[in-house]
Amino acid sequence: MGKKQLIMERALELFAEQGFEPTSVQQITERCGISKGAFYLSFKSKDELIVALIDQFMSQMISNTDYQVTNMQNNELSLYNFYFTMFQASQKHSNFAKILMKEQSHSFNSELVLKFHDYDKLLEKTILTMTEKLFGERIENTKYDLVYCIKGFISIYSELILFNNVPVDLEQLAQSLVEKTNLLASQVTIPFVTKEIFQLRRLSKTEITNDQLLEVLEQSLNEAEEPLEQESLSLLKQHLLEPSLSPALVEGLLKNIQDYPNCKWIAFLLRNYLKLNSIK
Amino acid sequence: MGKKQLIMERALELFAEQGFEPTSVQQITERCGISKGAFYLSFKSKDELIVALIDQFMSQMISNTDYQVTNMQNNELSLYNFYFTMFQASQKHSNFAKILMKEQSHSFNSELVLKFHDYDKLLEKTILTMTEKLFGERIENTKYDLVYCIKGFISIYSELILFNNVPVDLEQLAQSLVEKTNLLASQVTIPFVTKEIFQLRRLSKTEITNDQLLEVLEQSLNEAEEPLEQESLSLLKQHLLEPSLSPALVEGLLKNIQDYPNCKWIAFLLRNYLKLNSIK
DNA sequence: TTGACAACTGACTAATTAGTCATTATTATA
DNA sequence: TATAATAATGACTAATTAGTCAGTTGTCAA
Repeated sequence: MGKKQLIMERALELFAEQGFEPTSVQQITERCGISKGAFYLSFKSKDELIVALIDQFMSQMISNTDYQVTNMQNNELSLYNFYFTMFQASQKHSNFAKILMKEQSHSFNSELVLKFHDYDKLLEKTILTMTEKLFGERIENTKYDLVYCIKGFISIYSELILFNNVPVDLEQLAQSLVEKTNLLASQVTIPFVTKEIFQLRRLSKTEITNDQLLEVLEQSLNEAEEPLEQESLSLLKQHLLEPSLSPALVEGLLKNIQDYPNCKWIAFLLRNYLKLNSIK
Repeated sequence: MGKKQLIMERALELFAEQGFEPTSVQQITERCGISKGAFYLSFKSKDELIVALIDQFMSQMISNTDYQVTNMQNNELSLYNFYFTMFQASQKHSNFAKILMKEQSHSFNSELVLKFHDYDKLLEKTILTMTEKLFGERIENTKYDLVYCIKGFISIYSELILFNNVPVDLEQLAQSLVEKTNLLASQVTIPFVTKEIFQLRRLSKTEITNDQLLEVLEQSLNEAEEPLEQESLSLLKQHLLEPSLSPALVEGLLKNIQDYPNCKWIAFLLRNYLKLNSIK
């Protein structure tokens, strides 16, 4: 295991126990059994480590969820699967999930807050898309409330699971939330969250630029090992520099890369970016 | 205004902006326009200030809510009033509410965590009492889930109100949540949060004692029917009173009982307890 | 065996923190 | 006004922090 990976894993444990601020670089290096200097060979600063951790987990989580929702068949299992994988992920990555719950609205580091907020918005958008797919126009007036209720369910039950050593039957949990969600979707009549409120939240939208996209793509390209992966990324890069491929070809290339762990994020970003720009 | 009050007000602002840890006593005294020494005339330590703030607001909030619930007439307005006053309070004391959301699961100060947890338990109990009053035995199986859903609603809509400068119609919000709550109360059939999970929550943070464990064991023993079940429980009881069995024997006994429905709980508790104590 | 290079170390700096205390200012009382 | 009591100050300590860097160790090719 590389030093960088070792540091990230041990730091994650400490952050989950204590939070970012109260965890010192000293503590991290002690738990790793390395010196302080060695830490700064892997990361420029403590903040860079934190950002790296957040990016690693959030991008994975968001892109997984989004892919799941995008390819969702509208059937009885869809919602169940959504909840199940959601809680399964937060159980699997419980250390990170704990940090999320603890630090998500902290403002001692404004770059961090923006990051959390951006990821939260992405998740919110994914949930909105899901509710639209599942329940369609029937819930036009109440869909934003439904999104918030789903977020509330996830938040409060995650807390229950993460912070209390309770033996958990995730299938039962998912089932019970599906029932609740369906009830609310089909019978709620009084809305509170309007489209305006919902959109106001996302005003500070930091739209991703072509250059930023290229940067992420370049990084994935460097990490790529398989020929198919490399070739697809390379073609997508050319398309990004000068659009030339038809939508179907692009979609095919995205499908090629999206199952490689280190390509999930760029696949998600590209899909969003290209969809957005084709609408313009 | 007394010094103590001044300090508490200004500190509250800073804590809401930055959190407890990153706010220094220096900053607080500067914003108050007093010296550092003066601070320590009013409070023995920074922690004492934090505890004072928490106690002041939480006790007020909890006792208000509890009074409201205790004197609740079971009518259509009860639930509405509950939600309305809840959000009204969090809007009025928005600084403190923000701190609550930010710090509630922080563990850098264990006294604080216990405090938050204690107050949270009190609120949970109040909400449980309310649901029992409002919906009675109809929701016996699902009432703990209802409590969690209500907590989820409060949490996620509070966040929306507090952290996004959104103009809010509290009456509309309360109405919409009343509708949702009534729907869930009357039609949900699949429970997730069992009585056991609900009660475990109250044990986990503060370590379970030998006596509490014996109590639960005794209860399972009374309900036991099979000889194997009875004998195993009985042996485990003796081991609990005076440790004498080797780990392998204990594990075997636990395996004996863990599949009887009414022993699952005590098996889980015992395993946790014994593992914890053997590590020491 | 030697030399070159990268990986690593931990004592160090400079900044910040909570909390202290000798000193000074203010106020109340006689 | 004089004295005592109280309130307030801010320079100070001791501890902790993130981050640095001169020096040590390990590795591998010639």
